[in-house]
Amino acid sequence: MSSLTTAGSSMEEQVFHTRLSLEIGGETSRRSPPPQKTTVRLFGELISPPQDQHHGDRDPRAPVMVGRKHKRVESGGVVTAVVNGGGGRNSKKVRMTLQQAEDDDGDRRSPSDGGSRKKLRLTSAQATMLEDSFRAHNILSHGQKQELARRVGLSARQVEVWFQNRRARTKLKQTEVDCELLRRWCDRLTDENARLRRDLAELRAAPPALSVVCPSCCGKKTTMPVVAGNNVA
DNA sequence: ACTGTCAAAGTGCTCC
DNA sequence: GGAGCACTTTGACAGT
Repeated sequence: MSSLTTAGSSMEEQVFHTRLSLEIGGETSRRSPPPQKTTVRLFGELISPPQDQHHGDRDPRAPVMVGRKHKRVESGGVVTAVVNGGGGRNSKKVRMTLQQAEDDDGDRRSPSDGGSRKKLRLTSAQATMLEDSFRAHNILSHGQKQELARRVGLSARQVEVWFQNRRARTKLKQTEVDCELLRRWCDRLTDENARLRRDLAELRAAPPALSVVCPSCCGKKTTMPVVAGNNVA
């Protein structure tokens, strides 16, 4: 951030302005004023640590939540599901193949259709593959989506949703960075403004003008102000 | 047990 | 009509 200056336009500044204009004049302008999510703290402290590696630490065998079923991937592509809670009174264990589990995941389904919403938890391997793919291109063509879905072992819809959410996270993070940059920029301008006001006050408080000969005015006599302590010559 | 955070998924909108 | 986005809901999970 030290590269920010009040006079010039540093690289950082340019990037900032570019990104800000993208945010304001680009995508977001398609909608009415972007209501900030509570996680964006303008002029507040910066926020959440990077979320990118969140999935990376996840145990590949961690439960996969689908509706009210916890599914744990076992060896040989078999899934153990605990229906209706994590081993509670009404829970019952069900074994199914990974394919069955995926079929169970299905595509869009609304909570209104009886069953509760499903919650998939990606394995670290899946997350890594998606992350790698996102780094290559953050928007997928239909073919790329299908291919990636096949490789990762998810439905195309799930890959699509993951990319959508990932783009949203990237954008949110960038907004946070931009806000922080803007805050610092504002602080600097405030400081600069205070300094200029002090200078002005000093000039106004200076003693009456001193009569001197100004060389740039053909040697004519002129008046120049005397600034406290040092002459402006 | 409670709370906050994160991320998957649902919904509705706009744009092309 | 499909794709992407903003916004929202919801479940998992970690920290207290």
